[in-house]
Amino acid sequence: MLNHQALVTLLFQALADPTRRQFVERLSIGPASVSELAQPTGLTLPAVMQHLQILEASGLVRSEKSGRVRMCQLQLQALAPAEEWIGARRANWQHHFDRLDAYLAETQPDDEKGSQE
Amino acid sequence: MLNHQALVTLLFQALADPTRRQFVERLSIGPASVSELAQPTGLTLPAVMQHLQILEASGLVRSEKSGRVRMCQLQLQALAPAEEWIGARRANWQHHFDRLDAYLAETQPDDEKGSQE
DNA sequence: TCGATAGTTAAGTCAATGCCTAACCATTAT
DNA sequence: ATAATGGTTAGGCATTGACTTAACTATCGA
Repeated sequence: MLNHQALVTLLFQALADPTRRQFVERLSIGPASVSELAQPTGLTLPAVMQHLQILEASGLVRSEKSGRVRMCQLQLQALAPAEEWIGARRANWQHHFDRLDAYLAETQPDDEKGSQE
Repeated sequence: MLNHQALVTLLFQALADPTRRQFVERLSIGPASVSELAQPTGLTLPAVMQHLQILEASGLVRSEKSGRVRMCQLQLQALAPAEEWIGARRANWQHHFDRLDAYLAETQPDDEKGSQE
C-alpha cells in the first residue's frame, strides 16, 4: 500500500540527493543506460543501481532491459504530486487567516499522530 | 557558502520528511509557536526543534522569540528553487532530443564529479 | 568458445537522521 | 520568591542512507 502522503515522501526523498537529481536531469533530455548514468558521476555500478531503485520506487524512472543493457526513461508525470503539494501550500497561503481556525479545530483533538504513514 | 545546487538539496531534504511537511502545512495557514507545531505530532520539543532547524536552514521557515515563546513563520518564496528545478526538467523534456547531443558533449569529458557541491 | 562488457547480488562500512531522556535557562503567573 | 511554562542543550541510541568491494550472471563480439 502506498497512500498519497507516502508517495510524496518517496518523491521528495528521491529528489533530495544531488546524484539522483543529476540522473533525472540527464534523463529529462533523453533515455540512458545505467553505465551512461554512472559515467559522469564516477560512482560504481552498484551505487548507481541503488539510486535507480529509489528513483523507480518513486515512479520517476522506469527501466527495461534489452540484451545486456538496461535503458532508463524519465516519467515526467511522476513529478506531479510534488508540484501539487507545493501548489497547495501556495493556495493555503492565499487565504491564510481564513483557514487558521478550521485547521486548528481539525488538528487540536486528541488525534496524536493522525496522518502519518 | 551555499551554491544553488546545495540549496535545492537542502530544500528537498527538508520536504522529504512527513513531520516537516506537516509543519509547513500548518505554517502555510498562519504563524505558530514551537509547542503549537509539536502538539498534533506527539513529538517531544527537542525533536521539533531539530526539524525546525532543518526547515530554517532551508530557508522555508523563519522564527523569532518574543518573551519565552518562539513564533515560526513560513517563507513561501523559499519554495521557488524547488519549483524552478522541477520546471527546468519539464522544459528539457520539451525539446528532448535537440539537447541530448549538447548535454552529452558537456558531461562526457573527464570531469568526473564535476557539478557536485 | 573465450574474453570483454553490462549489470546484479550480497555483504560490510561509515556517516547522517530522527528520535529520546535528562538537565538546564529564561519568562510569566501566583 | 516560587512554581509552572516554553524552550534549549547535551548526550545517547537505533535506523536508514550512500557508498564500497568481491563474487556472479548474462550477453555480445572476435
